[in-house]
Amino acid sequence: MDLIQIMKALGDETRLRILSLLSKGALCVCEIEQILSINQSNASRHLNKLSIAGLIKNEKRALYVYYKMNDDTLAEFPFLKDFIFMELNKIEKCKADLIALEKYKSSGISCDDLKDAKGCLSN
Amino acid sequence: MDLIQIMKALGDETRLRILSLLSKGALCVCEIEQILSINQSNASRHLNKLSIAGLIKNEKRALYVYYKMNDDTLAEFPFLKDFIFMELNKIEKCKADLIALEKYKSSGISCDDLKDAKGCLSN
DNA sequence: ATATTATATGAGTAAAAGCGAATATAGTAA
DNA sequence: TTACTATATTCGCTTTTACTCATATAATAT
Repeated sequence: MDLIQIMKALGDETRLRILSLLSKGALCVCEIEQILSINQSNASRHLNKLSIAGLIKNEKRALYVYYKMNDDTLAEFPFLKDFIFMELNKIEKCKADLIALEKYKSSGISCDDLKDAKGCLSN
Repeated sequence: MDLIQIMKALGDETRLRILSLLSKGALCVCEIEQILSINQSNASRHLNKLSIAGLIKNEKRALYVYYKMNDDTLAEFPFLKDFIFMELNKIEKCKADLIALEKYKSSGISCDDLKDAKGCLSN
């Protein structure tokens, strides 16, 4: 993996917010959209950049694509583990996102009914 | 220090090359220019971005401004130490730069005569 | 088969970042 | 003082990046 590309991928606030969420476990695109309040196309593009850099992987299940951290890359560059798991969640914006993530998880809402529950997570 | 700004500052190849040099010790602007073969205005701008992010500090001595790592920030974010001192110098471009740095150091040339020795370091 | 849905991608636009040349600034040296 | 030098900054330009809207794709469901 190209470290320069990795660092470029990490040089964007939205992508850092996505990684912060994924540090807590796999999520599908529609979940990331809702939790971060970004639009679908945007989410998809940022996820693609993170994938190209090798930071995340994805797996398609039915209609949904689940993204998660790429452990191989984390193993190759130990500082990334430290950064993503120890530092990222100290950033204020990421803290707020993680609260929204918890709210989503504890709500029992699944991907399938997310479209009907729009807005319930923002704030 | 704002971690998002730090990561943005790290998302640029030229700035990574500069940090790679500074990981070996303080250098003044004219030395960085010569070793990396970038122009003066460019060097100054990138150094400014790294400074604003808190990654480096500078000290003026006579006409020269010497830049060096900011140890406070490295202490605040330990992953940065690992990244800068362990990973950066594995990047091919940085390896080449570090060879040019060694060549410069062992040449005995100082800042004062750099302008007369232009080009001697490139390649 | 058709309809629906989640995701990816294309096209156009806007914003940001990087660069080179020229100029400004601040310090040194004579 | 004046001349010189290293660095910072401004300007105009180019390239890159991020964003939105619309469309395409692929899978599911009926």
